[in-house]
Amino acid sequence: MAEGQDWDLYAIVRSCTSASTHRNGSSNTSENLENPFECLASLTFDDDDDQEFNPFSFPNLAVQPTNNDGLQELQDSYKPFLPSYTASGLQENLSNDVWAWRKYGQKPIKGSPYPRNYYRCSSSKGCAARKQVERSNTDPNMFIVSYTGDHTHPRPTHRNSLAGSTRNKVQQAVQKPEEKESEQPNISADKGLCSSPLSATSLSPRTPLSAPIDHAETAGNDQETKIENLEGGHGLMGSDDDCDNDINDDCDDDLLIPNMALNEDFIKGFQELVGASEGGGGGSSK
DNA sequence: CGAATTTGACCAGCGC
DNA sequence: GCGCTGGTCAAATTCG
Repeated sequence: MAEGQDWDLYAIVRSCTSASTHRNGSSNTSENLENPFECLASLTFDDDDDQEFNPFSFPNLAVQPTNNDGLQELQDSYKPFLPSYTASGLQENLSNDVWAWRKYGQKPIKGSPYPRNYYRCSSSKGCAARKQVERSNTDPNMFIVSYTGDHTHPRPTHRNSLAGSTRNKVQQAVQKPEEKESEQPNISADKGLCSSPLSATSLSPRTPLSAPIDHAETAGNDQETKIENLEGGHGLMGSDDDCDNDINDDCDDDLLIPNMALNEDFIKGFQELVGASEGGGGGSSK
């Protein structure tokens, strides 16, 4: 059901959180968001409506969970990867993908209920950089992102316009919620909304957040895998081919400013969307 | 019209 | 050798 939508929303959330977290490392704008979710502060969704899917009812890791033991457990396990828990400055790693990723395939993976999405860098033709994004089957809120290959072009100074050019799924979702919502992790927050490259994928490939959890460096050299924790978006990121090398340099340059733009208009739109989904008889239909 | 996404088909690697 | 699975291709579709 709300799988796809869920995905999109998460991406958006992450986007926000990453933006905030990022700021920790770099002191840019003045309106810092101490709380990763502050960017959603204007939202008035009830966290309590747990039963039903509420795109904005994601657990706020910054707040102590109240009753869900299972969730508590999960959060505990996440702690080590959360900025506030990382003593070694992992937060500096909050990277973002300034690269523009273009989806070129999606495959259901055996053993996982979630499909794996394949992206390639579209920032430059001939770029061998690739990215695989898949949802963790053990924890739907976690995304495993694998990078393969190197970029054969300079790293964009800011999110590539293309990066955000992925189609605005929100609109689609609103217009035809009955369509593809299930597995397309497309992020709606993209372009119009966040203008951040998060998009498509789900997790969107351009997603900045990713917790270097198990550091699953899958393939030695040019391939690395990261896990993104949507739940708090504390994605500690960093997973650009470059980032990994100059975590403290380039990554810090990647400001998620665009994310800030989504606040009002975007959120309004979202509220409508959510309202439609909930009010519209569980709109999330399908 | 250009660019991105979707999705079925094709191909290669691997295990039996 | 065969079947399974994962990765990529490419035509069709969609959207700005």
